[in-house]
Amino acid sequence: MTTTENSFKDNVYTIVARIPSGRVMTYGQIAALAGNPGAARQVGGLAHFGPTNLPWQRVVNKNGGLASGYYGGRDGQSHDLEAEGVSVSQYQVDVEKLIYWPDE
DNA sequence: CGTGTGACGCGAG
DNA sequence: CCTCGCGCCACAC
Repeated sequence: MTTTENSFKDNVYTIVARIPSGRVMTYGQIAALAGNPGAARQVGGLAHFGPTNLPWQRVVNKNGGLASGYYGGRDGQSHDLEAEGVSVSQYQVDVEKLIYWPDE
């Protein structure tokens, strides 16, 4: 479908853009959904050079912690998340509750 | 194909 | 809090 199977990065951008508000995903999950479990590193790398119009603020690390190079820093990211209804504590979110899976 | 890069993940100190 | 090292993978040059 439209699948327009693009490169791994294109999949990542698509997945990130599909993350619903009030939810978060880990780099590892995005990488796995993109078709490469373990390429979490690349996910971050693409993010920095990718479109800033995507909800990267919903992208967190496995620990539920915010990323580092986000626009405005972790402060802006945490603020953005809270603005969506996500409770952020010490730059961390309730990964167990806010984590999002496309098949859930 | 080699090398560098990176918003990861984990461990160790 | 920090650095350091290893592994992992995709991408740009």
